[in-house]
Amino acid sequence: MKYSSSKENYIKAIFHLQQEENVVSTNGLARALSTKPASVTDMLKKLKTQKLLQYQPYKGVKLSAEGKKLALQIIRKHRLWEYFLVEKLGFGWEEVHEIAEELEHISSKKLIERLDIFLGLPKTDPHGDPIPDGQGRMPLIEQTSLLELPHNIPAKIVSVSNQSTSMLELLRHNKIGIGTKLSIIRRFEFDHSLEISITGQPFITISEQLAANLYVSYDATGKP
Amino acid sequence: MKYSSSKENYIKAIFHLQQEENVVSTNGLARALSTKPASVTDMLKKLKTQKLLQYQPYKGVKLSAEGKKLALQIIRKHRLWEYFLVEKLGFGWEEVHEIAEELEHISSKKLIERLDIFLGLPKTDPHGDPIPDGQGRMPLIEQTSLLELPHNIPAKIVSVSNQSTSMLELLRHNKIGIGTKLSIIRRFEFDHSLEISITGQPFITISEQLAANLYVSYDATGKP
DNA sequence: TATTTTTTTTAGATTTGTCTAAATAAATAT
DNA sequence: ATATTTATTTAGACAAATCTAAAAAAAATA
Ligand SMILES: [Mn+2]
Ligand SMILES: [Mn+2]
Ligand SMILES: [Mn+2]
Ligand SMILES: [Mn+2]
Repeated sequence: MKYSSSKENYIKAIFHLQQEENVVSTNGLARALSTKPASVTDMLKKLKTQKLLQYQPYKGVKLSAEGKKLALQIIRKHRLWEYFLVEKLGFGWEEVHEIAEELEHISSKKLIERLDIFLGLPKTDPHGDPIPDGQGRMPLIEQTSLLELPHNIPAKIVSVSNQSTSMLELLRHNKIGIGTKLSIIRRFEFDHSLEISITGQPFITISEQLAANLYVSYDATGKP
Repeated sequence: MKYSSSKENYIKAIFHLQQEENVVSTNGLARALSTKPASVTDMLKKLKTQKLLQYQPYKGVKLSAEGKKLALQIIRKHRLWEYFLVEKLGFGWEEVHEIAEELEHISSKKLIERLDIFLGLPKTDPHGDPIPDGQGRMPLIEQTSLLELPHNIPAKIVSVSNQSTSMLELLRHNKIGIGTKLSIIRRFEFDHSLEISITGQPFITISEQLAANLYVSYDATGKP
């Protein structure tokens, strides 16, 4: 079955919102898609007849098994294209989301399988997010919030949960990216900001808000 | 300015049809786009208000300077993606047109410039067609006699030197014309006849005399 | 030239995806 | 429990791109 870009965007947005709250609201979806609640209701009815989701008026929406499968295919395409753009074409990791938003709707199945091989079967995209395999299986990546990282323990950034342009701009300014190695020097009581040390650079201080969106992996016994 | 995929397909089709006959007919366009003449008339009116073409009812259509520029941008994208698919992802040259038909509508200008550089600024696509540069200039492709075409190199008939009735009759019988895409499978020593493969048709054998009158273009840029 | 055929346009519908404004249901507060 | 606020759906409209059937113009033929 082939679906319009618009429908695919809905399915993907529902999938992501479902990670937070088990059932997705009309307003939440409208916000995520920058559209109006009335439009969402219209579309949900169409997607329901196509059996991509379960929907009862006023009761919210949940993806069906088929809907989840479709969502994972789109996410796979999105993340593989992002990887291509950064690793092969030299884009910055903050520029690629918008372009991948279009590329993810290219329909050829064979294209994406060959792209995957060409890229060397990457496990994560440039933002550290896992790339589902051809069967829609997501590799598990253990990660903890930077807020929970103990002091003076070397750690490595593995993902960034907020991928807004403004956030990515701030990260770039602070020279923080996926794979950046750092440790926490101290925490300030007043505003909970963190002084951190990035390998080979002077100490900087980042806000609690920023730290909350950074996820790291580390070795509890001392090595990242 | 950004245009829908549908509009871009119209502009591209008009551009190609214009190569043959200076003014393009509603029916011809409908045939090329696998749509109905009534739909073409509707669209031509819209494209006219956008100043992409000159159109007077019953008088056919011609691209404006702006329309031509747009067409060349789309053709550039189409051919660069085809090159990518064949050279980087290992697709066969007969599989890529359909996929490029979608990829050509991805809007990022920066993407296509970086792709061009990544591919090594290729001059022709896998079918031997020239790739317009960023300013919409088409590189001149040297044309050679079919006799001089190396084996297994995709090429396109660009001219026919003998235009006698008998010659054209033979060409029609063999379904060969301007624009026909082919490659040489083998050359027979005995009479120097050529076995050739025409896209989408069974192999045929043609005489040396016929081949001597067919001129082709192909990508001569150093590839094996 | 008159007639017939072909080409093109117009009229009126349809589908998809969106919107605003109004109605209704659900949740919250008094 | 009633009133108010918030969330959601419905009603009706619109733009884009398409279609079929009918009308009109242009071209070809007799
Ligand atoms: Mn998208
Ligand atoms: Mn990403
Ligand atoms: Mn296309
Ligand atoms: Mn081509």
